[in-house]
Amino acid sequence: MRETYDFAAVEAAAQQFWNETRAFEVVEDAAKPKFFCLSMLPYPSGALHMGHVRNYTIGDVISRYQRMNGRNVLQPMAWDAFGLPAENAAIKNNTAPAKWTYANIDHMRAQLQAMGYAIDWSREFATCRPEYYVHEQRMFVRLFKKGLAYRKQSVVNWDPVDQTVLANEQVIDGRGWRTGALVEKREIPQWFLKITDYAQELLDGLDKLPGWPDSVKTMQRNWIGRSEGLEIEFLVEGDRTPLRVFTTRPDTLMGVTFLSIAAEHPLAQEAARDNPKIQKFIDDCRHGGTAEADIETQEKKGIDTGLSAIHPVSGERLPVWIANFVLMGYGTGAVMGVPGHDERDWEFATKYDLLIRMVIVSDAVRDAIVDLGHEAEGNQDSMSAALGESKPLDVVEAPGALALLEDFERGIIEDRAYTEYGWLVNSGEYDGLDYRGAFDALARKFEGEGCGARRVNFRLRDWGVSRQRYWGCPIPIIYCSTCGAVPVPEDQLPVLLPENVKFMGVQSPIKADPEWRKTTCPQCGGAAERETDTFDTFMESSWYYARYTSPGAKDMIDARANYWLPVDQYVGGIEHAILHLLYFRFYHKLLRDEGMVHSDEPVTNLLCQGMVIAETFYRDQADGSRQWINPVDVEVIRDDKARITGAVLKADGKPVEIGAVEKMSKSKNNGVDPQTMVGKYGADTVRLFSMFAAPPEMSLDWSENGVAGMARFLRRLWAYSWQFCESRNPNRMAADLRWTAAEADAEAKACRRQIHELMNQANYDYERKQLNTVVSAAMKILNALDTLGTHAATVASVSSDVGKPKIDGELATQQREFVRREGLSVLLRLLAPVTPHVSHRLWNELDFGGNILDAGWPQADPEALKKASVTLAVQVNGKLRGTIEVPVDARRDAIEQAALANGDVSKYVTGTPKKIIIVPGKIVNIVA
RNA sequence: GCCGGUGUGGCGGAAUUGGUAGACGCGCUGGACUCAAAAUCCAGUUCUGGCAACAGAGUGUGGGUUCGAUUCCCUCCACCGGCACCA
Repeated sequence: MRETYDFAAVEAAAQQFWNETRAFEVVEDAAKPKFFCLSMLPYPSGALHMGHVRNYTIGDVISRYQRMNGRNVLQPMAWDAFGLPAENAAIKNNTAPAKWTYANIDHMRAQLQAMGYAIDWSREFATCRPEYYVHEQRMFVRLFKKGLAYRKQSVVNWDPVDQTVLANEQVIDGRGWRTGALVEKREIPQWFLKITDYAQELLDGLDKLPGWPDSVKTMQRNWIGRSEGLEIEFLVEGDRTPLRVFTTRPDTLMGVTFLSIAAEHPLAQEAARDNPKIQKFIDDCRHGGTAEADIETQEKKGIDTGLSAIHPVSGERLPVWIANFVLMGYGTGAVMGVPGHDERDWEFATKYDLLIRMVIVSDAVRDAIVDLGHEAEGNQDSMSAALGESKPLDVVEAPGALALLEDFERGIIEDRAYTEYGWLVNSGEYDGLDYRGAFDALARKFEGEGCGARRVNFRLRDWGVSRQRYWGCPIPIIYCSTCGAVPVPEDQLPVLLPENVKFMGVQSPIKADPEWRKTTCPQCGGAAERETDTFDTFMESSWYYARYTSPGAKDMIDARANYWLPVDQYVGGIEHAILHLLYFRFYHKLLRDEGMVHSDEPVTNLLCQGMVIAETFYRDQADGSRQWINPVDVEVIRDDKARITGAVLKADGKPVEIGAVEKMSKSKNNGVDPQTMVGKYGADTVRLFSMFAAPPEMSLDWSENGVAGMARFLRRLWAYSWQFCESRNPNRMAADLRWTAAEADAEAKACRRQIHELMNQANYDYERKQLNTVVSAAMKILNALDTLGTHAATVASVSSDVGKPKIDGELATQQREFVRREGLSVLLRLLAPVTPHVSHRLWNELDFGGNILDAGWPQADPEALKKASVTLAVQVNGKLRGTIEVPVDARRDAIEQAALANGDVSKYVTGTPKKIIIVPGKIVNIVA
């Protein structure tokens, strides 16, 4: 009995079947190869958005594909439940963060389940539960005892009105987002994890991750930022503590004309003591946020301290400046200024009229100097005189060399710093050395004198894990006036975060509550106070993957972890390329060093999906503000060539302005609610569109017309399958068909080959995770099946079969039915990972037997792919002029002859061709 | 500012990795069906010139390598992601 496609019923029934059979609950099975497919866990923000749908559909497609290929697949889900938005909601709505969070989780879980993801829900957890974070606290205590966790002063954004620390996100144009007050930098003590101890290993490990995108590996490499250089000591006049600076360019040392120090540097503080101007400058440096982008883009400013440092080679007195771009927290808080050979120093020196000295020149300039001024070595004036008016040819021809030489002659650098490597000049005994030579010579000198050393420096900084917020995991430390910072003993863990709290203003309830912090010192038993800061939420998301493997484990994880780990496939947004993924890798190494896991890296294959974007529409309001209108409420107007000419609001039919295509967001009101779409089209259609509209790594442009197109395809698939069900003849199901050349029906054979070729393409694309072309292959298969037995099929059939006899009667009918049946079984299995519900139903309806989840993956039949002839494109001088049909085994001369004999080709070839290039199976290019 | 990425018809994208640019889908145009509309089906659809056959141009810009470049190299432009307390 034929049915219409009722997606809601189909999806409910399939989901019920999976639930009842516990289809996705897995246990360790040594007999089967495992596959751990992990998607980044969601923050329970309130409702599922399209970004989630995309992320989890990609993960689900990969999971289901791997399962159909015989793997024991674990696909889990959890909630990254601590975080700032819960506190904001609490302040806004007067609800406790816990209550808000749990309600969101319940709602979003139901939304995820409606998508039909093959998730093992028995392993679900929320990171805000004590049974989860107790392990995190325990781990922190262990790291503390190992010396991998420590406390130091560190800079935060301070809102002077709210008297609170702000996240970078909460600083807008240097002001607090709620108060509008100018934000200040403030130093407070905070906890850090020594990720820098693992910097080299984190860097080296990237080379062992072939399954990670190069872009992510490059970003991580640059973030870790390993550099080799020299740490050099500059004495400061007046018997003060010497300044230590690190430089990767010791070859430019003789070009140092000043030193810069951070505003918080002790020397700066000293200089300000009786100088109000310097004090004011230092105070001004406190304004603005701590974000690197802000610091790097702000105007470079400085002030002279009046102090002098001594150049370690020349003994020259160098002015010491305070500069707003030097940061106390990173490195030594002091840098050497080489304006001749550093872009930023050049700008600074030009602005403040500091000396610019040229000490490095290019190859061409050096050659000129050596040739013409050898005897005048080291003497600027006589060398310039020796060069005179005549410029050597090398210099004139080499790009930029002439300007450089002229600068050299004048002894100034006019337009910009010369930052390339080159040869030393004006450097006394180091003249004529190159970078390496100068590096080694200076390193030996300073190491000998004890005022400098070779050093490897990392840009990577230790991980600050303290947050001055309530809704996070409490840091398990007790402060005792006699014993200092003492970790909470193991048997007193977890330190519980109270969930039933009231927000008074913006203050953390556990900081506001005088009772919560009161405790006794575990060491001396005296009165003591708890740490009221909580952990960075990256702490929870750094080990959640491991917890999935060991539900209910007494410790963080147990032996089961080593069956499942490392993760075989990780799927998540590219915005996590650096921070999350670096902490994640670091934490895995911490787990390894605790003996909990045996692998070095947590993830073998990484896929970073792009954003979901959509058109924006708006109306300018009378008060100058912009009213953003959701795309769902807008109708786009096009001309008869399909170009967009405008848009109107469906409600009033009046025009709206068209904005940019942007990431779906609340602020632009261009978010499309997945639940609405699922209600209207079904989960399979939404999943299908998410996979089809763009390759996983690229941004996905949401289009409801596109979604409607996917619904159309599924309806066609449904109708075709039912039609086949009705028309098939059970007596024709024998598989021992004769497919010999003489007896094969040309159309059936061509169609079968097309299907097997498409199957090959789809399998290739599944392996490389280009899922949009998997869907397109499936559509092509349905198109091919649809035209089998119609006039169009003869046209579409591949040329090599055209001349073959067309057989009639029972055998041809049998063959066509065989191709249809086989084609459908291939098509349903190719689609099963993407549209699991409809595939499940049709698989059963067509009696293919068993459960499609375990039906095995289709492989192309080499017999079906065999061809007698191929079509070659023929070019003349690289321009396509015609095509020829040749037997697959045609010899070179036969191909040449056929190409030249072709009428479309020959009219462009006059005389004997100079050269004929033949690429087998593809192209012939005649160079005339 | 620094690091990473992207750029192809009206739109999303494809091109099995140097070999017939525009597959597949959307949109649009025309037709069939219908009293009509929707749905469905059929045909067409890169641009320019031409009734057509056909010719020329064409993958962000400018250059280079090659018999041949969307693909490799250099330059520039635009947009997106990250920048350590959003997650």
